[in-house]
Amino acid sequence: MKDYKKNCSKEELEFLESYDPDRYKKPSVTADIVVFTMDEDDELCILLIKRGGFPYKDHWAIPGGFLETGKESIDDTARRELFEETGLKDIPLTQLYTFGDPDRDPRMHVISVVYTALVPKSTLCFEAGDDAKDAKLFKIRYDIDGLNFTNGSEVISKDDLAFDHANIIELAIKRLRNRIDYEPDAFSLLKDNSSFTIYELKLIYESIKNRSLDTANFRKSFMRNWLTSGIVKDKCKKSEGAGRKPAELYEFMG
Amino acid sequence: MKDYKKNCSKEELEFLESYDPDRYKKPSVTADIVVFTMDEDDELCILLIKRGGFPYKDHWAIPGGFLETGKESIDDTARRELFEETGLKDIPLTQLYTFGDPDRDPRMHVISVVYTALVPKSTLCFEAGDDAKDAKLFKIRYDIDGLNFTNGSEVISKDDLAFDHANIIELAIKRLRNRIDYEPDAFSLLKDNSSFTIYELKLIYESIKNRSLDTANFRKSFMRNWLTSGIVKDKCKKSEGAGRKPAELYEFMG
DNA sequence: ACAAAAGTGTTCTATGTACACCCATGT
DNA sequence: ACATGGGTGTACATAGAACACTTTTGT
Repeated sequence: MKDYKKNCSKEELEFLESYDPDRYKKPSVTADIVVFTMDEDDELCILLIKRGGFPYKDHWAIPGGFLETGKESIDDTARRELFEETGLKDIPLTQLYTFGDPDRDPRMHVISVVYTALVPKSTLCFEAGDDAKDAKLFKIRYDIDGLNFTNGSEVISKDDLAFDHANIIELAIKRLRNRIDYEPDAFSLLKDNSSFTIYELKLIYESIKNRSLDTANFRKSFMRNWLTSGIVKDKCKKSEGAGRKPAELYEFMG
Repeated sequence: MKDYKKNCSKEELEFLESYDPDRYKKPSVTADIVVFTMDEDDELCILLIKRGGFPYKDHWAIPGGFLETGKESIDDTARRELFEETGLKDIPLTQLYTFGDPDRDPRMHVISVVYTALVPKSTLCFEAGDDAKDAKLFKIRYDIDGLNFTNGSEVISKDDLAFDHANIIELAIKRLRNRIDYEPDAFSLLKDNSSFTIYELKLIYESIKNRSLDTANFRKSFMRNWLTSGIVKDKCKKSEGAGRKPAELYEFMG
């Protein structure tokens, strides 16, 4: 793809040279990221950033930022912004969906390519960015009005989020809930995926699915899906000093 | 979202008024569409358009075109372009993926939001657009070199396609193959989904999965998945004059 | 009679779900 | 002793794949 111009006719090179990239009015493009984590209470959390400037000043939003046109792919934009706003590096990102209504940003037409990241809480260290006042984790909760987010001190209704980020997050949760059944997503949320017990993994599944699961059945499907395929290995070691029967430890090989 | 400015402070209105939308260099954005059909031979086909201008002049590409910034959503771009290039209207489109490498188009950085459409062949009527010389259906085939496309007269290797369209199409086929198991996609490919036999439906599944299926098992899962849920209804009529035993006719209600 | 599709039945295995039960540990 | 998680086994319903077999049409 990079050396397309090497095999070009003179005529085509001339065309490319004289092509006006601004013949069409262009939209802005951003990459936004829905970052999921598990907190100390084993609840599914999302990372939100308080906007420091207009529009939606002081509203909470998911991290993201503008594409550096011509310099990086949107995948790279997502990686860069995630690092700039949260310090996270080398995190696998999954593309979720692209949102492109003309009025989703009051400034101008913005196309947002949205990604999902799954990270252990320990890797998070927040840094205030240039238009980010504050970054915090919020527990994902449901009540009569549907989705909302809580922090211990504050509760944020989905309607209080900036832009169309409530829709984005709802879609991300749905996708995560579906993916968890056939993709090894849950392992990325473990505190330490090189040494974990089945119970710890079950807590993640329960939090994402928002319902309790049967221990025996969970074990069986764990064995079938991950252990036999080699994605997870038995460490042949037992957990210690947890005030209960020592549990077998496993390691994620993905 | 539309009346965001009504609830704004004076300060914010001023900000929005004086905001320079061009503070960042912007990429171009297109919506491209992978159109699938079944042909007379019950083979899965894709719609390709021969490019009339540079770049990739005379190469085959999937239909698509630039977003009209500020005037339409990307979903609308996809619908509009599909209509302009193929005459198809009111076709449900499914967003597939967004491609955004900076060098996928030699002219400039282009972000392409790609959609998939499933249409019966009868609805297709080609019209030459402004940069579309020719539109044709190609059978999707596989050989030692992988994916290729054939037309009866010409055979096109995936490497002959314009831009990164080979990757796009490969992804679209994979997704279609997965979706067919749990989404009612196949019904959109029937010649007449208000009156079809189980056999006709089976041919579509076989073509997409690229392998033959067991009749008895296919019937059973058809009953379970679609008939009992009411997505498909038994017309209580039999097909006639087909040179074989008359078959029960069904109607898709989706 | 024959080809081709229409349609029924059985068997085996894998999976999902429900549930009863025992084991080991620290407090 | 007991709460908490660790771990095993049984039972039932359903889904998927393999396969054998009958029926109805036009040619």
